[in-house]
Amino acid sequence: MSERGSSREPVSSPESVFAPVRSQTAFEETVERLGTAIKLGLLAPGTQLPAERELCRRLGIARSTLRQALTALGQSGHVFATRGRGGGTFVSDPQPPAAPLSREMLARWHETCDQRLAVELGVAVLAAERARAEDLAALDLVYATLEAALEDFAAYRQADIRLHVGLAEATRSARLVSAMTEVQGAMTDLIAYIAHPPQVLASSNAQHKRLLAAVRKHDPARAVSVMTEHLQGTEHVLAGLLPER
Amino acid sequence: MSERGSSREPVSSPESVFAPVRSQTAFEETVERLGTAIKLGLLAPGTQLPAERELCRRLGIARSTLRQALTALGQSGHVFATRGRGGGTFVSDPQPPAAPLSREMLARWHETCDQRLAVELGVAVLAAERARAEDLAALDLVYATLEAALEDFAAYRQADIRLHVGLAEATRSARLVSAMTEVQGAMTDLIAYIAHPPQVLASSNAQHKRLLAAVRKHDPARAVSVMTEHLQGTEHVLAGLLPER
DNA sequence: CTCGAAGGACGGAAGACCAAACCTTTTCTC
DNA sequence: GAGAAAAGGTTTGGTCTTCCGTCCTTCGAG
Repeated sequence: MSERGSSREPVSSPESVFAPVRSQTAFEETVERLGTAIKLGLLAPGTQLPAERELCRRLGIARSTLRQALTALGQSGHVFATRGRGGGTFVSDPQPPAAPLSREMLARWHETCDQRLAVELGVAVLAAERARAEDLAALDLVYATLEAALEDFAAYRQADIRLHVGLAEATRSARLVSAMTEVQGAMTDLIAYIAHPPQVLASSNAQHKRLLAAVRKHDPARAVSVMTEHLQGTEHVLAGLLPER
Repeated sequence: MSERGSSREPVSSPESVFAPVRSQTAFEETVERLGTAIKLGLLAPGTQLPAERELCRRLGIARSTLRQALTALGQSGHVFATRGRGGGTFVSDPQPPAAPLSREMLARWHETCDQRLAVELGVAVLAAERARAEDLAALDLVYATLEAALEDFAAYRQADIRLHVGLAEATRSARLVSAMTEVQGAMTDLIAYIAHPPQVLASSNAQHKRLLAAVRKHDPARAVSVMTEHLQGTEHVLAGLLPER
């Protein structure tokens, strides 16, 4: 332990190595996954989930564990179930109001934004490199939805999520898609209660337009710069309304 | 389920929502955390780990669980323990040779690179925005180590990791630091067996120099472009040597 | 030579998860 | 209208992981 390089003191204090390790249970993870997908509109109200016996197979968990998760989502009003043939589990319509922010979320909102920055920038670069015509066509449709929803924040936000997740899917990287949904879920929790006047949405959407143009031209550098600007918008709004650090 | 927006078919097919959910156990997670830290050199050979009774407290797990993990790391030769007063658990020196790549890792190497791209770009931007003088001083030291290690790939790679993790620490985002260590661990597994002649390392290090310059000038855009170029280097090397998709 | 700090070992309790049944409700089909 | 089929609802028992507490063993410092 003596003959190695010059800087003996490592840059990284190994504090983060010994940080608490807490593994979510399968139950928690399932509630999180399905709940986030519902909150983000990936599973629209009225959608029928796969039958329990098939869903637990797909999720790789036992049916009893899945039922715990579905029961929890049912009690919070996100899904409901009907029995008998032709029955099933469905996403509730309307959805229950969002739960208030935990103070833990509030304390860590800055880190959430940092994480989002990383995911969104990576997605912007790779989508600009890899997007195909069919991806762009789908994204154009979502953009049109956004244009039409400038007056309705809830609808706008939902289409906004679809656009960003759609960009992630254009990268064809499953990990980036799941990272994007995760981080969008966290952002939604932060954004939910913040008023967004139509002009703010309009300027946000102008950035979407430029972003799609950059992706269409396969110009990663431009996509990054537009995306950076786009993210700073929401970050400044949050910085004004949430407690500092 | 009928009155909503125009594009009925969601961009995101909810396939990823129903993908398998596999939660690691506390034991597995601990082996992974400590093992990665050791392989990355964050815990240098000869380093003494905290005492078991304190470490399990810090990790938030039971001592018996921690001992399972330490036993596993001991059997693989990464750590060893001595008993009695003044004893403890130490990182082995020398470290055992790296285990061969699992075919699962090989199959997913492309996604690993995508994930790295996102983390590194996010870190580059935020480090350029937030790095302070003390961060830059520490990074300069690591850069000097790199310069001196152009002939020794193992030493170079270790300092390389220190540089990238150091950049992540300059962002002061704990999540980005852990994301960086995780992704560097995965990259190390991929890179381990690939020969890197000194001239490759020299050109890689020239990019490090430009990267640090961009960070020092607080120029996020420049940091992104240099980092992109830097990452493409390794990616091209891997693309030439690993099976496609 | 004794004390204390470290790793090492054991055993029970609690909980998460799984697997495989079986029950109840509803609807479709013949 | 009878029955089959498909869905959610229920029960049971078992396995594995984790936790907690207790005790043992070693060995350096004083």
